[in-house]
Amino acid sequence: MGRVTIRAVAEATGFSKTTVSFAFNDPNRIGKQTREKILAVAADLGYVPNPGARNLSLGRHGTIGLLLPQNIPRAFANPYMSLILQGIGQVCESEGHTLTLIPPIKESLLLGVRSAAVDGLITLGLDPGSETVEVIRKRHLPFVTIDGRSGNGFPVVGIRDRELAGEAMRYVVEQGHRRVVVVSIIDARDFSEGSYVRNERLVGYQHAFDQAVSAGDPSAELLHLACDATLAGGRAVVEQLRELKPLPSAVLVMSDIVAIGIMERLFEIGLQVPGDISLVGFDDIPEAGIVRPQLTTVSQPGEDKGRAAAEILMRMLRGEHVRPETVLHGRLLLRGTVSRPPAHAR
Amino acid sequence: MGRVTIRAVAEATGFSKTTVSFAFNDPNRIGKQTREKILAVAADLGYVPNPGARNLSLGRHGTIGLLLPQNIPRAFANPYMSLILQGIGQVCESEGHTLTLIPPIKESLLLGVRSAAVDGLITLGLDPGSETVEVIRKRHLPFVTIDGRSGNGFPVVGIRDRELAGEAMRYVVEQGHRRVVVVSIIDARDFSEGSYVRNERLVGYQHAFDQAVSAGDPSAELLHLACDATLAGGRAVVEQLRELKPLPSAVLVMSDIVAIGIMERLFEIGLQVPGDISLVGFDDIPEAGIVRPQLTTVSQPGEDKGRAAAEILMRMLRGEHVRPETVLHGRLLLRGTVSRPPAHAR
DNA sequence: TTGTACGCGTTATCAG
DNA sequence: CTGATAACGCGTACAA
Repeated sequence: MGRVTIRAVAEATGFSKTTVSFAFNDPNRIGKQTREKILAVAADLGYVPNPGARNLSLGRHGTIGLLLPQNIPRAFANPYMSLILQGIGQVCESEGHTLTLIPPIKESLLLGVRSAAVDGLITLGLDPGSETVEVIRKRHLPFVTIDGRSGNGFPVVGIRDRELAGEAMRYVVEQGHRRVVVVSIIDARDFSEGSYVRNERLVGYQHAFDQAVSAGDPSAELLHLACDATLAGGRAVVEQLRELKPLPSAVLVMSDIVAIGIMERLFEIGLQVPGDISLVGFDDIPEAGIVRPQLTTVSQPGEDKGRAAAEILMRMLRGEHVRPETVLHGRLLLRGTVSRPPAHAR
Repeated sequence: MGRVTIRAVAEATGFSKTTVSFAFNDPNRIGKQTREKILAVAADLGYVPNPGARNLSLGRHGTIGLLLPQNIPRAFANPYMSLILQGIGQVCESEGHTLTLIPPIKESLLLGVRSAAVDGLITLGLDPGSETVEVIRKRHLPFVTIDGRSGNGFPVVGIRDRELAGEAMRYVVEQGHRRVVVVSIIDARDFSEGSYVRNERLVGYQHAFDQAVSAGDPSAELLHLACDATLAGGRAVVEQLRELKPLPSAVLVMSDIVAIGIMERLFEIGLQVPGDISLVGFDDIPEAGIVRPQLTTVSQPGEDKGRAAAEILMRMLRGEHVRPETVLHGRLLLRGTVSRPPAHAR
């Protein structure tokens, strides 16, 4: 037995498709007798409207898309993504929408954007000039960018990455650290577009370091490493860290999950945090509060970001006007992974 | 300027809609000249096929649905859900599918299932007899259940919850614990269907306790508490725990994230783990390995569960035969949160 | 090699 | 006031 279509119900009742549709969607437009008969027969046959056809007809899908810069396993290996998801989910809940995760297909965002049946998109760090944005435009899809550069006329949601990175760096230098490593996160290969936030933070770190360290201090050095935004990535980067001679006394990381991986691995090889190496993360994921010592980090509101983006998107779907830029509040959260450098490093 | 439809391209080129469609989807069926002209004009107009219409016509959506028993924020407050998601995501990646998260709408799963434009569903702990399953059937949607009871003819993926819970309990009793608390997790209000796994584990705990404790031991007692499957839920349940006199010496928890919340809070009120209270979790999320002491837990393969479910679903979509039941491997993972009971509790 | 017609559900518009 | 016709968007079996 195949699917029961509206046509089958129409034939079984003797009414037209229109009338059957009205029985469900605009009950007052038909007679009571008619409606009841149709509903009874429909229930009897087990009629469920084909959602695809329904969506096509209505011109809406009841779902919004989250365009991921990486595949799902990699993206969600970072708990910070889960926070953003939770924020978006709050709005989905209240608006009765589902959420479609759109990973790159064959390493390309384009296919997903072309073929996703969604009412709008939330993107992560999408560059205004990319071809992907071009397609989104052609499809007349409203979209919001989280952590991306503004300037394409579509709204962005973010924090002051540059300033916050600078704040973290100033704090570390003030504690006496002069040999500092920044660990940034590797963007997906196909996603050169995703580097805006990383660049902002790098500039912030570098600038603050240059400002805070006395000019010409020969011992001062700012180094740069990168790894995947995962626990394993953090653990792996320690192998590069320990190669550095002399060992840096402070490490600033662009992602908490990486910082935690680093801390784990440092413990394993017998180094203390913050005794031997001070550590500053970025994000303030829940995990940063459950490790010991608790992670000093740049706290940014992941859930709020997601919620703000989703709310803006919903407003766009209703045709309301939205602010082009939403800057949320972040702050340096002092906890237990930064101390003065060890004696030999001063 | 409105959307560019296939019709617009047909009119602009002078060919029919069919021919335009062939230019994209079956290039060899039309002349080279024709194709090139059509492609040029289409590119010029900025034609992007309407995905909704395309999906309707093809009878497939290129997305699978994950039916969540709770709203997105609550579901993903537990990192274990993220593991399942990552497993599913691996398959989405390789099959070029997107993933639609379907939370309950107005506390009801039914609406989501009726209106989701998906090729198939993965459900979490859905009861075979529920009305939701009825609708899934009517829609002829293939689906797979993770952590649910088998018996509706649709495949299930799970572990031996009962046996594993029993194993954890036996271990704890063997360590000398006689006053034990089980902390289970509260199902979503509207999702009475979700309790299968919880019941299985409860039976396993209880049975093993009864077997392992000498009959008639008056000091032996197994108590039962419940909370949300979140860090906050774990922290909150400690307030109930500390009311118990005498204090239990061991707590078995159905979720790692809850166990970690409990451990956090116990530390705050000055109790040691495992010195004062031994703790066993369930799941083996990454966080269980980063807390100190590391959490003793029942390890179950969340990623594998997600991947297995998604692979089975893909096979169903291809019309291939699938095994009705997939039982994955779990094991008791001994780490640092269980010791012998403190002297006063022996 | 190209075009006609159909299927899905909704709704503007028209007929009774 | 009640109910029906036709169009929307796309892909494709079938006809020409």
